[in-house]
Amino acid sequence: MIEHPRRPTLVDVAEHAKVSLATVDRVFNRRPGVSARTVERVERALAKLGYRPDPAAVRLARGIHFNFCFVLPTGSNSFMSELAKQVEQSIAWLQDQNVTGELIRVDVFDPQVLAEALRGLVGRCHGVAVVALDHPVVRDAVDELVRSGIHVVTLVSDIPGSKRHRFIGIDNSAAGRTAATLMGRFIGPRTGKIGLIAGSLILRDHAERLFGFQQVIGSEFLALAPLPPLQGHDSARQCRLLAEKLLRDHKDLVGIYSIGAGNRGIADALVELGRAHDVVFIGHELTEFSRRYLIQGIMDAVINQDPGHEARSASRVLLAQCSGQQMIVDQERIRIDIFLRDNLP
Amino acid sequence: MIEHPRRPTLVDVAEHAKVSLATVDRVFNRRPGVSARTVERVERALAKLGYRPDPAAVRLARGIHFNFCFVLPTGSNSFMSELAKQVEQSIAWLQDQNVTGELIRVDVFDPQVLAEALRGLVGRCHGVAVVALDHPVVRDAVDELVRSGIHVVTLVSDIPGSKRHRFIGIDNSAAGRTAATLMGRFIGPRTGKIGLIAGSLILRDHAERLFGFQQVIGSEFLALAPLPPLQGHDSARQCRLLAEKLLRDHKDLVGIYSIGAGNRGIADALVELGRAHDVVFIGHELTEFSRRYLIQGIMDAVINQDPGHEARSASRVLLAQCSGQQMIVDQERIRIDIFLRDNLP
DNA sequence: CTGAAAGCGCTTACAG
DNA sequence: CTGAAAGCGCTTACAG
Repeated sequence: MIEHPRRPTLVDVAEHAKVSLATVDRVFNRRPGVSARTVERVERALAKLGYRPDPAAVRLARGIHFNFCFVLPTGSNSFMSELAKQVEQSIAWLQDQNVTGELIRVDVFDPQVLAEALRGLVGRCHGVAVVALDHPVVRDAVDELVRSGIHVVTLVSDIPGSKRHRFIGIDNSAAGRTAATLMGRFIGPRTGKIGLIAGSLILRDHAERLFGFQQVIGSEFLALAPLPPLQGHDSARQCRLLAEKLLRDHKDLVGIYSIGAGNRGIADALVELGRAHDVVFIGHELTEFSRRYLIQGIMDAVINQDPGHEARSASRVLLAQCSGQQMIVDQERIRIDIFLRDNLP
Repeated sequence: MIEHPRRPTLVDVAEHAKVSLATVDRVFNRRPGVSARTVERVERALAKLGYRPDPAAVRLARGIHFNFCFVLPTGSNSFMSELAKQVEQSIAWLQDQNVTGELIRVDVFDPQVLAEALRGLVGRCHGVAVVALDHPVVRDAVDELVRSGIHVVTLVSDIPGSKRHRFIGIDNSAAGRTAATLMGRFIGPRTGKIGLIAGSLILRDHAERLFGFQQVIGSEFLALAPLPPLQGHDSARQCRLLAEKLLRDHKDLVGIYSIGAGNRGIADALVELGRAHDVVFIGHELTEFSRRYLIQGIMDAVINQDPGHEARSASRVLLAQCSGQQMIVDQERIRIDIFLRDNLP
């Protein structure tokens, strides 16, 4: 095997600059107490040799250890369960980087409870990833965490006005627009009504999807008339009742956009009333159910955010933040996935 | 900050088992020369304390260093340029993991040249990622690399019959099926012909996309008639001429599927002949051009594989292979992305 | 302002 | 078969 040139170490730089290891370390890490002359000499050597520190050695020597908390909603729609599972896997990976991780589940629909839980984290960890609720009380709690020196990222659902360092999730109005374009083009030249079933319009992500959807339908598919949005509270049972009513009340219903969870109820209603194949049904999040509906042709498209990617991204971003490294921006951008029957993973 | 329990080190295990560090190391790493009694005692301690090695310390102590080669085609369609750029970035990341990386560009369309280049790598590196050409001569070269102990992954374009350890890329027949479903549904109830322009059907990925596309059109969109596939050699100029001829010869052309590169030529032809908005145009790879065509409504959908993801994945997979670690399977699955105007990154 | 030395968690010759 | 010691590349008190 051909020998490749060894990368320069601090020792190499020290020899080159004719100073001690400690001094090179001081200069490289911008610690005080070095004469201007020495600083200059060392910096020249650093540049000349193209020194780059070995991150593993740095971590080891510094004895760095962090603790991260992942705050997820209680309750168990398929998406959140999958996210929790992926967070657990990320925590295992983090252990190898010498960071402990903890998964906490909180009733995220109750702002007070969520805020209280967040406040309880002060002094208990270095980084927090939270599936947030955009409410003043929660925003305050997030800001308090940040002020106390904790690195905070919002996960899946953002609080744009807060001091959180980063949002890890998708642009939900773009996701809504994407759903609308697919809906409009799949329906084609037909005319008719579109049913809209959200979980709760108090949730920022649902509201944004709705907004994006209506924007595109309203400007580009004028033959389609969206009905007023219904709220099924991410419950399959409630969604089923709503979908049944939609189908019965509107004989000219040509599409259903499911903005939140509860796709199962909608699929059941479509099948039961024999409308599975003439109503275009688009929803969010790839789960074992939506996957099956795509294959069966009950759903026509699924807009997805990858929970594995989101969990890993949260971990990487917090780690980069806490250890002052920079992240690979491209890698941390969460895609708005479109899945058809044909490109399922 | 609350103290979190320190993870156990080898020293902890040694104390617990009342043996030396070296012995614990021998047992943990299954090195020979330890009595059965001692092995058992140490293993109990290992298990009791739940010992997991610190990968950074291991790497440092072992003085591990690898060299990887990335073999990409010469020539410069936008996708390959972007892939090259992303590979360069991966190489920078690899440096921090103490691996040197080298980007080599070879005329990948010439099997002999590519095979020769690959053979030249024996003894010069520990891992190879290659944009492959499915040809017996190349397969042989890949197999020879593998036999010589080098870890090989194919990138973007696979050689299924070879001994390569892994393929990092998309399922191209699924990508073709995805294009077909979008084409069929976007065209809707209209009837007509579909133009097919590939780069070269000698390329496995192009052939597979074509196959998948025809499969779906032939079974589900019987009102659409795909024309015989044309070969534009990934050249914008040639593709433009082919597209112009298609549009002139077939007044009932309702769609164009661009299987390879050269979208620019097709877009120009569509615009020039005033057919940009009634012909459904679907192609591959998100570039500065295809992105613009989506926004302008000239292209209707772009099927994409993320070159950044592919470059990083190749690096991670090779590193895991070479250092005997296991990879995160989910993370290394390359998605078949669908981009519309609305979900562009 | 500068340097010698110990230490982070693991591995590797070398002795015994 | 087992252990003491040096070393990987860096950081951190501690002396001077």
